[in-house]
Amino acid sequence: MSGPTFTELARRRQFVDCAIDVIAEQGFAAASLAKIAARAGTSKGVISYHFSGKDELLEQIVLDVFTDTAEFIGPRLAAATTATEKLTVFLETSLEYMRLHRAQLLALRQIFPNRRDANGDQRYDNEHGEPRERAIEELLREGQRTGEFRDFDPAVMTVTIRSAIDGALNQWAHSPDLDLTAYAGELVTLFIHATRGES
Amino acid sequence: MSGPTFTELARRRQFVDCAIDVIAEQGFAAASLAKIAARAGTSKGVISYHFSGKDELLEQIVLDVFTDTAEFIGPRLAAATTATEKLTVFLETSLEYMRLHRAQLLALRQIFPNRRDANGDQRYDNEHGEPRERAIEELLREGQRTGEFRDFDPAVMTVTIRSAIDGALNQWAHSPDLDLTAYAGELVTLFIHATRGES
Amino acid sequence: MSGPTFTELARRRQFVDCAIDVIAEQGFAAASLAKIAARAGTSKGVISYHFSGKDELLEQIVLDVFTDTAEFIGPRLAAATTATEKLTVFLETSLEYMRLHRAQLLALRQIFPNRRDANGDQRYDNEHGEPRERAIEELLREGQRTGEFRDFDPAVMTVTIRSAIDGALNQWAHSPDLDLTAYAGELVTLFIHATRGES
Amino acid sequence: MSGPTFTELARRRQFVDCAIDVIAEQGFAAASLAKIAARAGTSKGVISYHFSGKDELLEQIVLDVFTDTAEFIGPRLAAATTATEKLTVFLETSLEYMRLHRAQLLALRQIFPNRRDANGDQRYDNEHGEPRERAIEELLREGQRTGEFRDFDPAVMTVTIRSAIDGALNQWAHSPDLDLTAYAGELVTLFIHATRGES
DNA sequence: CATGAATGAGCATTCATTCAT
DNA sequence: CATGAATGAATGCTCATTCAT
Repeated sequence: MSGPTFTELARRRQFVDCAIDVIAEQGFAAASLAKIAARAGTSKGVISYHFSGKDELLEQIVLDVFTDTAEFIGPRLAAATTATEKLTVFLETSLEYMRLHRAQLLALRQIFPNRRDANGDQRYDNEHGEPRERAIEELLREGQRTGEFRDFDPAVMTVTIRSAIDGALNQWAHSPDLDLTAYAGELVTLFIHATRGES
Repeated sequence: MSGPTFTELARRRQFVDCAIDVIAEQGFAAASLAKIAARAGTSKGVISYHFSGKDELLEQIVLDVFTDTAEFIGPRLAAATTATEKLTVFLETSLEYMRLHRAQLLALRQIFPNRRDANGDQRYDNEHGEPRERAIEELLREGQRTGEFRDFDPAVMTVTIRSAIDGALNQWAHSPDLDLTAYAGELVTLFIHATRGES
Repeated sequence: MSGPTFTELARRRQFVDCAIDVIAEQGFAAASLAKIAARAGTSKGVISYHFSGKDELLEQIVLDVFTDTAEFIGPRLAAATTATEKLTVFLETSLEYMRLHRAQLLALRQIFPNRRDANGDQRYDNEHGEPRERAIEELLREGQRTGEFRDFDPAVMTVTIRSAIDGALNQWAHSPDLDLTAYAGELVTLFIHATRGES
Repeated sequence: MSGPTFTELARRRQFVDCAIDVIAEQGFAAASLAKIAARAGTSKGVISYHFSGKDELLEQIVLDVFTDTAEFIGPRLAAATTATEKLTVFLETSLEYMRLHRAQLLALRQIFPNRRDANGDQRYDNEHGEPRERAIEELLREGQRTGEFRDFDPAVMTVTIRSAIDGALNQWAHSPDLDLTAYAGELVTLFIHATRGES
């Protein structure tokens, strides 16, 4: 009908995956269109055909990974009832997703600090519209309403939880043998203590 | 006689400062030697005269900021007695330093994920030898010995504290009006809860 | 299907020819990619598109000239029967080829002493695998077997014959009016005397 | 008094020697003033003080080596009586000098094809004013006058003898174990045959 | 739809030379 | 006499983008 065909979408997805691999392995600066095309087994021109430019390709990477993350975490989070449970599930699921999608997250970690808009200003839009961020803040506020959590600033706690997960990624990035399940357990205990009411 | 002259050191420092400004403002990728030289009011060749190459300039940035950070935080940390006090001082001092050296920290945040060695592997060496990291882990272990802190994995807690500070920097980077003093207060409470024994 | 297309090869040949002209006229050091591209009527980037780098372009020059030389000299040499005849034909044909391909040989004369490998050591590999060298030594050994030639060291004689031709090129390089046919005649007499048995 | 002082001359000689070493070892293109100065243990500026520029330094190298060569070969040649003897002595002495001054000759071999005047034309002036060249041609003509030598073109023979010596240098350059004395013996026999009358 | 070819701006680096001290 | 500092032009190269086929 209208819009991109199924084939077209599959082709785009293929380039997104190749780009993710190259960025994860060789870094943002080294990820030229030539290398990405080579990994995909085609020539540079093809990428320009499917994407308006390198910017759109990068944008698509972010979008795809965000979508994928939300689809992975969303249902698991919905199954939890209390805020404490949700916090637990969120941390465990985040690190579980990380374990299953190493390249994707390594790539995002390279892309975020390097994306700039036309004016040269850093682009934070996507970072803060990302699914995780919103889900965390919501569950924190809910826990505060039910009295499970103490009276902290939800924005700070949200950023800190998100940063804690990024910290795990950083560690895992250069210590691939890191036990992410155990790491998740430590984070759960840490943030349950950090959020619990004074009693 | 011995080593570089005072003038030479001052000149290097000047280029380091210009490079920090350009990287903080325009990002790692856009920080060409030409732009850095332009900011310093000279030509590219002069940088090559004072540094063996761009790599050495970047290295010097990291070194200078680390040294500066250590000199700022070290004495304040030494003045604290209990582990809890030290943790408090560490977090407050870190964000205070951040407030006073915005460009430096924004620059480091750009440099770290983008530095690669000759093999294309990311360079983490400095990041983990950095003063903050070591100081945190030490005070955590001390708190566990004295019974002030509960029995968590010091490595995970260290990474999380460091990441929490990085998270503050990220927020502040695109919300320059953020109240870092209040933010520090929130982090202190957060991590005191996170580290405190169960009793 | 397999390998470079005909068009690609023709384009490479075109740049090789331009490079030969620039090197022959302006010397090795002055033969920058910019000048070579300008002579070809394009920009530097195009050369980088067709060759992996300046090194490969220089390599191709050597290869092309060697191939051309072999195709010129080979059949003429094969038509000769006795070793003396072959020596005669070799010298005459070499200077005849020189006369017809001035730029090529002037370029090679610039390239050889200036080519270095990555370690900074001079590259002799090609020079001694070159067609002329092998052909000479073979015919000299044949003449010694048949008794036409006396008992000299074939390696020294080979180098000397090759150097004699290089000497002719040197003379001709700055005296373009030099009569190369007469010169060839002198060289033939010279080396027939030099190689002839004592009797 | 007038002209350069003794100290001045010694200083120039020192830089000439360093330049010879660097050029011989690393090649013409890699022999920057910085490297030459580093080898001399001083800074680039000093060379500019003693020489009007890199050109004058290169000129001085050529001049010094030519002078040295002439002083070495001249007396030995004068001691020979017949033309044949002189030819023998010339070849033997040339290779003997080569053996004793490897760096000097390797340097000259790099300098000659790379020297250009302001117009970009190659400089042959020195090459053909060099002592060896003149000495050879003179002895060849003498041999023809006395009937020792046959009736060849002295110019061609001169160039060929000179080129034969250059060929020996080329061989020796990449085969440092080459027996130059034996090589000289071969050349002597070769050119005695080449020059001898028909009888 | 796809691509080989070309483009030109930008990059880090090297270098001979100049100059104030 | 000597030199550390600075200069700016030039070099090889990479890259995102464009375009004709």
